[in-house]
Amino acid sequence: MDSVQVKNHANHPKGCARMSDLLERLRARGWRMTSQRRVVAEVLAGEHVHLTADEVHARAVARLPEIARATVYNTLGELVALGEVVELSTDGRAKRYDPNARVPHQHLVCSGCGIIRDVHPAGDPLAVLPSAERFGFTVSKADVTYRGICPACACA
Amino acid sequence: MDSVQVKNHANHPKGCARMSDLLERLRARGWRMTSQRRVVAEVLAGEHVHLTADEVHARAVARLPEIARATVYNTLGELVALGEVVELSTDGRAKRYDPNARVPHQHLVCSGCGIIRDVHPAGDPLAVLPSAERFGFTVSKADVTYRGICPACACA
DNA sequence: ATCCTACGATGGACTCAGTCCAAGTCAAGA
DNA sequence: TCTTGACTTGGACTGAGTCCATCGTAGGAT
Repeated sequence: MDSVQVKNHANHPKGCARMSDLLERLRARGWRMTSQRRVVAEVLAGEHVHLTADEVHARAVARLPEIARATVYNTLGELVALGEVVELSTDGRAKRYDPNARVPHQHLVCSGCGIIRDVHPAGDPLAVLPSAERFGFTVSKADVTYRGICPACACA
Repeated sequence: MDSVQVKNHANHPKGCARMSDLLERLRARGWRMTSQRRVVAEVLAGEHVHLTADEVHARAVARLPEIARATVYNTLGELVALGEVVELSTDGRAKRYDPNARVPHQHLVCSGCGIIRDVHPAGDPLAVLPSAERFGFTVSKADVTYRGICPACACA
């Protein structure tokens, strides 16, 4: 049923539909639906960019002025635990939150400006790790960060 | 009081040789050789584990009690800039420093205890990113973090 | 519709990792 | 040996995130 997709750069006319899907899933999992949680979820689902917790807080404050920073952190943590959002730390600074958790993908980061793009490598990155290189670990996933220079930074 | 260090596992009987190679290379690049820098380089080269800056500082203090934390940070930063050491942030907490920078490799991290192993996947991880997925970036490298459970944590 | 109460929100203090800076020190070239 | 600027020091500072006592409220029970 996923007719909804996703190649979108900026605009996703189905944003609202996916949003209520998200709230739906959260409610189904026993989430108490508060205005704070709704706002955080909306902020994340509303823009397909990779925001830091403070950026999420700033956007949330614009809609719900009294929301606390701690609440944003709590809610982001819960969304990550539920698998609805992926946490990235591509630069050793603030973590970023990726709302596109349902489609497996990797990230391409510009070493100049830090912009992050979602990318889809060919094949399963796990497959190229020989079992001799697994040291008895049960390996469950591979996070890949491609690094380079984006077109805008290349000109400058 | 620190006669013997670390019994690191087997691998590098050439520890000393490689150490002086390192100091050699650094001197050749115009490094002023201070006792602090020597100690930091020795700490890193002495154990093939992935230490945090504070762990490096603790080990450095054991040999040179008055060394400052800022000096350790400065020196680690310079070693990274010179390409002698690789900086990792696998967990969004403290960065770790990998002295094994001359051999390209990736990392396997235990989600239980956080232990990190160097691993060598087959092939070049860059090769699997189609140019259609590069968005005009000049992509220069791929950092892969494999995640799983180590044998010790699997038992527990 | 109202009550209850456990779950969630608040905000301020706190921790942890890392950076900055003015002043002092010292490696190494002349 | 002298000089000098690169390096070190320690303490203050910042940024990101966590903790916690207290207050508020969503949503089931009545």
